[in-house]
Amino acid sequence: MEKEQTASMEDYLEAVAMLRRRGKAVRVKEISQALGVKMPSVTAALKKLSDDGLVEHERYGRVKLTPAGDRAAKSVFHRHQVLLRFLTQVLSISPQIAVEDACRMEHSISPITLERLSKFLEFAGACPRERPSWLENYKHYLEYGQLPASCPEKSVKE
Amino acid sequence: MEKEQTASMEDYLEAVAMLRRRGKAVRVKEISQALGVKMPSVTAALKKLSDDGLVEHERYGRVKLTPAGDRAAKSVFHRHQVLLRFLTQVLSISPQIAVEDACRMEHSISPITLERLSKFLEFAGACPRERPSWLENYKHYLEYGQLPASCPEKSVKE
DNA sequence: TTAGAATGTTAGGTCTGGCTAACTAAAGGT
DNA sequence: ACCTTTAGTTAGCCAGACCTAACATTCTAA
Repeated sequence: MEKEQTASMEDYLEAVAMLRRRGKAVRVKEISQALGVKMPSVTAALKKLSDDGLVEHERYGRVKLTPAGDRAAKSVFHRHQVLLRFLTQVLSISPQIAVEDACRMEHSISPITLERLSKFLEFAGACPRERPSWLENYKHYLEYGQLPASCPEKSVKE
Repeated sequence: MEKEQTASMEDYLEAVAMLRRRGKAVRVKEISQALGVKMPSVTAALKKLSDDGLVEHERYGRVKLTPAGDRAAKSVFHRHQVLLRFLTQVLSISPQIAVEDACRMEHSISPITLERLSKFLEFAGACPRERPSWLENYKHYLEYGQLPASCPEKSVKE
């Protein structure tokens, strides 16, 4: 079992993975800018992650994720993405706010809740799109504060 | 504007409010048991909250929330409840897990997201309950891994 | 090829939020 | 009334995660 990381360490792992994905050479400076912390904080974090076998980092050199580090980073990223999709696609929250919330909540969501949220998104995507679906009804409700006319008050037998 | 509290301080405030609501005299011991920390940690936290004007606590005495402390505690509690309802009622997560998640996420959810989640619950409660509603369809999907027969694949024109 | 700029590290400090050990106050039973 | 138990406090320690200041290395461009 991979060792549990703190929210902070998860942020560092995620940042390294992100920077890699963008092709940039992963340097201390970049990480520090990405996370809004000073370089010495990054150095300290990398030492810790290195001790835990999650990154490779030689003095003054580039930063690389180990396979374990990569798995850990992917896990954080996945949580981030699921939350982000839920916040934007279902709750209709603006991308800026959604990203901020995802960044904070990605560290406290449990695997079970994550899985359910994911299933919920699948369901929302799979269930009827045609005509005002329940999701569209929700958006109407958000905007006008009341249920849309198309939202059946009484059942429509079958 | 009330001063922003840390997750930890919010937990103390919430615990005090909870104990009060249950009629129990709010003592250091109780708080410590409720939060799973040792008594000296509680004493320290109460000193800080007292400095911030959120609780009243005289040496060896009972603990009381000030009006500001009460507002802060209510805010945390409200976040907790909205999350809890969403997790249990919409995502169908078991109460135990849902409580744990709510306890962690209540500290990182933004006011906007909270508000949307709340609206979502209102909507889910208001929109058609008769016949398999979209929420019931979701539960079916959770259980059987596929959309229920009653989930229209094609639109039903009006 | 070498000096200066840019980048990175080390040392040491702060703040938060836990802990244990040792002390003090309050409560309660006989 | 007093002596023990229980509750609460104080003091002091530790770890995480940040910071600044000072020092070291690497890169780059004249």
